[in-house]
Amino acid sequence: MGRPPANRPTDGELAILQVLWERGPSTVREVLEVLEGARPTAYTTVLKMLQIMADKGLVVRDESRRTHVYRARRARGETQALLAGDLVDRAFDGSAAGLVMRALDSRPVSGDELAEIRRLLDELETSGGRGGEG
Amino acid sequence: MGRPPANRPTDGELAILQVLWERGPSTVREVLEVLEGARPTAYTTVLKMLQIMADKGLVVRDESRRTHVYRARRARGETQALLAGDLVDRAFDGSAAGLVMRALDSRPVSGDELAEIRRLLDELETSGGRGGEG
DNA sequence: ACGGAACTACGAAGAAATTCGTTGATACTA
DNA sequence: TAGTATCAACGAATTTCTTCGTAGTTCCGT
Repeated sequence: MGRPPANRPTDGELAILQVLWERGPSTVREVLEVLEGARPTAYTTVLKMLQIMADKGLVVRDESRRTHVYRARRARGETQALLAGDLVDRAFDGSAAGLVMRALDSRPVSGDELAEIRRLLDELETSGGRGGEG
Repeated sequence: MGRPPANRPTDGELAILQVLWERGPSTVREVLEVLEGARPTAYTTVLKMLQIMADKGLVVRDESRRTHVYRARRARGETQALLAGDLVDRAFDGSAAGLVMRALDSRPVSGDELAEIRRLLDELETSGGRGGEG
């Protein structure tokens, strides 16, 4: 009767994944040290979260040495695409363009980045335009 | 010791907000009828959620008549911008362009929509380019 | 070998989210 | 007016998420 588990990482899990993507495979202590920069945290809190994340399959644990090493199972880009698509479904009625426009509206974007987005748009249009442009 | 409350609507809350944005101010039963289309739900579940959402300020309740009427307090676009910005911060290191590119990558976008995005990019570049394009 | 440091495992505790039954009040209908 | 339907309020039950203390094990230095 409780909450249905969302199939996307929670805020806390995402914060840990960010560390793993940034640093590469890391120990509990290494993750802890990064997280401490933002907020005081107990060692066992990070440990517990990583254990749960391993159960969920969000991270892979290497137990070959006493001090276990965790790594993100999915690449950063893959998870980002999952989160973006999830948000598109939940809040934008399935319209990726809607999310794009809100994102551009809600944060400043540098000229370089705008140019990069244009390049991606060009690619999408030349490489077979997957949408119904008729 | 539990979870720090995220300041964004939960999945369930967002589903209800979608109904309110779509239909305009609605009663519990009207929201229920829409939600039933997706999944069997008890009347009191929707009632309880709307009460909690009213406490949180996500919706406003009109009690002038016996059958209360709820409306979303924030416009759809405002909430969408909040969610997009939130995701940018949590998963894209603050880069809105990063989210934009993943969104474009993760869902098909029609040619019309691509054109619309281009127009928005044009606007952003002409109207002062808020980013550091130096 | 002994003592401390570091590590994992386990479980508890509390907050938030979700679901729904029950209750009591109000409105409608025959 | 009596009975039924509809509604809001309340609280209970359950799950997930988060946090951390305690216990037990392993490693290292002396």
